[in-house]
Amino acid sequence: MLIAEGVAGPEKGGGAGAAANASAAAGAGDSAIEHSDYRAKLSQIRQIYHQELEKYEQACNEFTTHVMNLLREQSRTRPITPKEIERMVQIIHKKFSSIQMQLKQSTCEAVMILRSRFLDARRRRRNFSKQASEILNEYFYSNLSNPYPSEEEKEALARRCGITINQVSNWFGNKRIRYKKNIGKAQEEANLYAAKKAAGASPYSMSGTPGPMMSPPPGEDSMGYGIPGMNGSGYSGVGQQ
DNA sequence: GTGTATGATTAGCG
DNA sequence: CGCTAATCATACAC
Repeated sequence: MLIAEGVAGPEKGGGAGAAANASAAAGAGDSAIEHSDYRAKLSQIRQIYHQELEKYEQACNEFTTHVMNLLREQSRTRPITPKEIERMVQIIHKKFSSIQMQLKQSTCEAVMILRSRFLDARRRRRNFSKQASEILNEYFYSNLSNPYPSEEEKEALARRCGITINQVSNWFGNKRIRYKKNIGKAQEEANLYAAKKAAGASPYSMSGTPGPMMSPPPGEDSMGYGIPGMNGSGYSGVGQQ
């Protein structure tokens, strides 16, 4: 209930955030999020939060006793009712709890920023593996006339590349745009892949193996291979759906 | 540090 | 809903 109550409100992602924070506050290992880096940072935040909290509590207690002592001393010169003392203590506690509230809030903010940073995949962009790029490019340039893989094909590509279907879609979206934007340059690539395809079928077939035997790119490029700007390319599944 | 490549997100279109 | 185009934010190369 520490952070959670502060977090529960302004979470844009839904309940997941509150849950993550709750589990973080409780110190339980959360299973939903698998980024160890994320967890490390989260626990760091939690640790700092608890440290600060403790510090404040300690300071509060110290301050309270200090004030009490002062009042006690004053009570020799003038009468001080217990009620007055209690009131003082209340005020102090109130002040400190409001400070703690602020701490809570800033911690919550930090957690949310952390979350958004890690949730926003843009910030964790990793290039696909060489093989994945090869596979995708091979498909793209083999189907230049219709570079729109069906769902089934996307799934197959995703499986082969070890990425998600969404990533495949993103990749093709980006590729199509960027190919169109710069056909001249992309033609080199097209040539290259056309040559590759012509040379050795598809040498990309392993799925999980970290192939150290990746054959190096062919030193000799194909002689003037006609650009398949519009080849009919017989290979396309053209899925049903 | 700067520039380019690239994966992901977003607005807008049909 | 999937696509395009623009844009963001990072990875990578120099």
